[in-house]
Amino acid sequence: MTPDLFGDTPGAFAPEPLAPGAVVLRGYAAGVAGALLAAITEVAAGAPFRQMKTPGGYTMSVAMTGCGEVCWVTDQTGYRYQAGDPLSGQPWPAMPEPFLRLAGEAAAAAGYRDFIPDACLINRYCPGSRMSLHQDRDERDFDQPIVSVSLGLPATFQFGGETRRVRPVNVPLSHGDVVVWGGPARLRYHGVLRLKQGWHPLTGEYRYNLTFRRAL
DNA sequence: CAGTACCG
DNA sequence: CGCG
Repeated sequence: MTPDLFGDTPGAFAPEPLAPGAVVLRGYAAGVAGALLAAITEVAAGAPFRQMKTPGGYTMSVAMTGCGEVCWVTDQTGYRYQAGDPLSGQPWPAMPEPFLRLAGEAAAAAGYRDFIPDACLINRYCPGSRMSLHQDRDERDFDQPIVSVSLGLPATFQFGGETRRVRPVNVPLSHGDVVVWGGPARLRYHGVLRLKQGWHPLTGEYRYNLTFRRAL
């Protein structure tokens, strides 16, 4: 069944179990992808995509920007949530309304009520970009879930365990898919395999990922 | 180790 | 040489 995103009635939607506390909502955001992509363009006009450096000194293959009260950043100093864009010193663009609504509804569909993200990290993948296995652990409250939205080119998401020793499960993700993890799955390692070349009618050669978090 | 390099 |  189709989710009634931004409508008046909460539509039924079948979450696909991934692990205890984690679900995939296939195609959940497809109907609002146009609005989400327009909002990404608007955010990027104020806070351009940039490739950040890890504490190890390497440049990430994924280009990032973000919006909300704070956004995740990395540099040679380390990882952190920051209220201002390091490039401009200005506050991050405000969280677009379609972002807030999608994140809240997807979290609810996954069983996490009253999710109000204060940070959205926007990742742009080009062919060859990847995100190695990591934990989201720079947030203050691990009771709040993570909501991850895929737009554009398909990719393979890896979902591992709480340690690196657990062999990750490969999850193919397409345009509009949403992954939500929290509770017992909140600190599980995850990543994205190297993006294959391709073309999507709405995003061209790119894949975008929106990651919603409650950071503060 | 939110990294690359290397190897099977 | 590409993939994992």
